[in-house]
Amino acid sequence: MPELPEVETIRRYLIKDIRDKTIKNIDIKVAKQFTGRKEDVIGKKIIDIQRKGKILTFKLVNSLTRELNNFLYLNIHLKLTGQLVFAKKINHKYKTAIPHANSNNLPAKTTHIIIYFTDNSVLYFNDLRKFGWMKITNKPEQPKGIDILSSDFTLKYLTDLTSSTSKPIKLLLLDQDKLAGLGNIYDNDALFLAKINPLKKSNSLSKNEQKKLFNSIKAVIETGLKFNGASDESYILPNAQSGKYQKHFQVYGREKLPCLVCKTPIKRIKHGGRSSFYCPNCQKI
DNA sequence: CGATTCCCCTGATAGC
DNA sequence: TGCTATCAGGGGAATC
Repeated sequence: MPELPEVETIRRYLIKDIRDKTIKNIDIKVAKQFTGRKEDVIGKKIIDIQRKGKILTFKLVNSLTRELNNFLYLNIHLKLTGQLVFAKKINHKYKTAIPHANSNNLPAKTTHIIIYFTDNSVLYFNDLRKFGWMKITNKPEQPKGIDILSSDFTLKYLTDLTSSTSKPIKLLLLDQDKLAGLGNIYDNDALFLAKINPLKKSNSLSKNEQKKLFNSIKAVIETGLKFNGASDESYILPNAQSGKYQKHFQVYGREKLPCLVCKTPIKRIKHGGRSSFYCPNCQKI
């Protein structure tokens, strides 16, 4: 599932592929996943790709008149199974089979939106479960929370945040309007590294735990980036290659497997409608 | 305000 | 074999 490291990896690759390209046409096969009038962005040039939390934003400007004060934004959320895959031309053959496409070619059954550029290159938006979306806006669509890679994410910000509520720390960290970027994978792994139980009340963390949590959140995000994200189910890079962080999961997806530190079997519980993975020995309340 | 539940969707898996 | 029920999961909406 694309979280901050996955979306940022996509951004870093895609910027090299499509910066300064002009949109020739958009083929929308699943209407509910596209909000806005595609006519508004046809003929517009992509001058930058931004990201906050898990939302990617293409910054667009009219390529002919260069109205530099009049930008449009194409925002993208990949949710659980979204993919953005670039091709220099149609019928491009990728080196490996694309998850859920069952082929080395695109478009696939799961290709729901296709963006064509004027140089005949293509961007495919695939999404098995159809939860993802694209949306045209006049200003970037962004979560309210501080982005983890931002310099505004400080130890003080985290301590103020955790002190503000008694809800379980695991759920607080998933709230994109508080802290932007963590999903289930990196949330679970960060709490493991900090040796904090996911059910622990946020405002009961000690000073030391707050500091460990701050460092652990930054560490898991950096590690995720280093391995180009986790190709656990659907996620792939814009060149259709896999990320590698799934080989370095601490607790996520490791139910009943031995804890990497003490060998105690990892436990899986459900709360807030999500699975939490933790070591009952290393992460006591 | 917070907490809970439902919903969107589809492939995988379990049970009959 | 093949049908049906259940589940995962980000985030928005509705409800209490």
